[in-house]
Amino acid sequence: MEKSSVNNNQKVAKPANHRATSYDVARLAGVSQSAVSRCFKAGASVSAKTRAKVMKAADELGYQPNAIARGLITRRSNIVAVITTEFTNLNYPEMMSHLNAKLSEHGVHILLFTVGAASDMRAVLDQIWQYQVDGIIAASQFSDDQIAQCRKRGIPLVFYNRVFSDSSISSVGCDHFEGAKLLVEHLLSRGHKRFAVYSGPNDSAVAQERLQGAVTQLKQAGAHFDVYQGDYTYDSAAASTVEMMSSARELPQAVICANDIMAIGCIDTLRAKFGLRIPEDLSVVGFDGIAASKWQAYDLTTIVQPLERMVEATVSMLMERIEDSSIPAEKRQFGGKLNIGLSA
Amino acid sequence: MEKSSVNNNQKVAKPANHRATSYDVARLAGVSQSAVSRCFKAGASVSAKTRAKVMKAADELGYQPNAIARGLITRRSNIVAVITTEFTNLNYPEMMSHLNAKLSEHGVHILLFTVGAASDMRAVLDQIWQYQVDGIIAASQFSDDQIAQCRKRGIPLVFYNRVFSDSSISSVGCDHFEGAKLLVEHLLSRGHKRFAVYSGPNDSAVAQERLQGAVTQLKQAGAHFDVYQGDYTYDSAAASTVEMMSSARELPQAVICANDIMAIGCIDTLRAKFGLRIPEDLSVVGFDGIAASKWQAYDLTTIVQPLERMVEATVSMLMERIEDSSIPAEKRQFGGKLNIGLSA
DNA sequence: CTGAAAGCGCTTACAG
DNA sequence: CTGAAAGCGCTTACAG
Repeated sequence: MEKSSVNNNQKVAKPANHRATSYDVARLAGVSQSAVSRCFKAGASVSAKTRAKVMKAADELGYQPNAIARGLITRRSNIVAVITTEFTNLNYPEMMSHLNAKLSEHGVHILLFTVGAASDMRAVLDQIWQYQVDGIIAASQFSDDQIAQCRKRGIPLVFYNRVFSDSSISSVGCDHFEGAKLLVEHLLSRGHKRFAVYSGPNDSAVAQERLQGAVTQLKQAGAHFDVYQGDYTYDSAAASTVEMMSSARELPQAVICANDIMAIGCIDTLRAKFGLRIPEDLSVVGFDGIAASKWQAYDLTTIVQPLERMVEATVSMLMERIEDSSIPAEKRQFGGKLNIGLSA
Repeated sequence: MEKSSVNNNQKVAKPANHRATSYDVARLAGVSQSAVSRCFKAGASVSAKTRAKVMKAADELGYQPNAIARGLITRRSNIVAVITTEFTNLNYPEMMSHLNAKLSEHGVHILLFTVGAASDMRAVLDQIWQYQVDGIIAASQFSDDQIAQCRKRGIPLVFYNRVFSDSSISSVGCDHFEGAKLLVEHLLSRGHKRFAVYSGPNDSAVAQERLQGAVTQLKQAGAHFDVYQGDYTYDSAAASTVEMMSSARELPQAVICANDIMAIGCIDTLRAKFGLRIPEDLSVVGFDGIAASKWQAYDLTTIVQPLERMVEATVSMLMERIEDSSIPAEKRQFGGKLNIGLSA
């Protein structure tokens, strides 16, 4: 207050370091604060003369509208929560990059959350409510109660590569069931008759779909197969391989893995521990199409998920529901592309 | 206004779906709005009785304080911008998970930006200013001008694994120079005398440090070596390997790669295209300690970056500077751990 | 410990 | 096209 005596025809001297506000710009440009606001709103009616004055002043002060204040009044934060798990192995940086690019087209930003244990989800959701996000993209599991909370709060939610039977839930995914069938068909066409199937974790619906797709097709063909429990990791596949090699009376001709990482673990173990050649002695196939699947050491036959298409669909589905919350749920499933490598 | 006649002892009937505000809670609990606010502020003085009433009401209404409104008045968004590039290959999901965990301890959230081309940076920074982030963690390159802008706006900035000679810039990194020297020392101790060095991209200061570390140590030992230009990618290493094998009069005994991905590309190519054995015919070493470096097919001798320590340091350095902007810049460099695998 | 009031930096009818 | 004014949902002196 004492400082105001220095320049008594202004409210109070702003500290030098203060971020410029629309009032500062208005004063410098000699217009009202509302005029400044309009200049930063697309499609608002402002005369060219006013706009020029305002833009000049804004530039001078390094003014940028405060998105936080804007969000408070428009009730649109232009922020979307993205929830992933630590164990997402599907070309994570690439996916994030696409996600960022697609959301940017809508002027939307990503508030990122990584959940480990299921117990974290509660805390994460609390944070999400507090930040008034416009929507949620979840690449993690939700409980029914958590989904209900989103609905009650009117926050659109789209799942990425998660499977829910409930038809009122929106999700984008790859057709894991069909993908697995495609792989099996391919192996059958190569004359394979005895199979091993390395499953993913039991609590992953995606892993179960892949398993069912493979099993269904194998049974239909009357092929012989054994299932080995895994959990998507390299080590689990290595362990299953040791178990398989020591217990099987007759070697399988092909191993169908729940994902690429497991296929890699299987191949490495077959080669290093048992001196087998891939694909001469045994075929191995994966699922996902991660970068390493193309490395010459593996050159996996696998199902490549159409990452960019899936991300694009996720974003457009979410944005539609942010614009109009009455749009009913939708499930979109993309067929994966069978990539025939040298591993089978 | 017409609607107020319906229930004239309240302001206006809130729409059913409206998110509860502190006023709603206050009304239901029969206290003032300030009292509600205090109940959600740690360390504020509220009687147990008032707190109980408020919490009960808040629970009933599903009330959570609006972090956006809070940020507006406290000038603390509790949001930090994290800028990465599409090509970060260093255990990205793991790093993000640690980052998220460490920042959560401070009640801080991540606004994620992925930059591709340098041209994107301008747009990204504009967005960052608008969102009033409390600080920036950058795993991407900044121009001098961009760094100056952060400083002018008083936004703390910490670089992650980027090298700047300017001592007024805070950064956390791995000691790439020493790491590369360690690798060379190890190879020399195994009796190697002729080397190939696969460099990373020229515009990466980190890659240059690794290169200089290796070259310095090789020169000091009087060893013979050739440098092949690469760009951190698998394909660039594969190409360099073909070039090396067709041009070198005498095969090198060891290949020093700028990162693990290149070491893998090199090994795959030596094996697949030239039928060589690793390490019997040739040693190959990498840098980073990515997950794939431990796969049996490679079992790389490499420098493992202490991811968690580095993330922890980044977060604590940033938080310190958010609390007190007068703290001078700091550079922290962690020694990498030499992991001796079977590739050398 | 508690409540009334001002204000954070915007947007948006409203009247001119 | 333009400006004065109200209000988004909070926090925080201030007075009691």
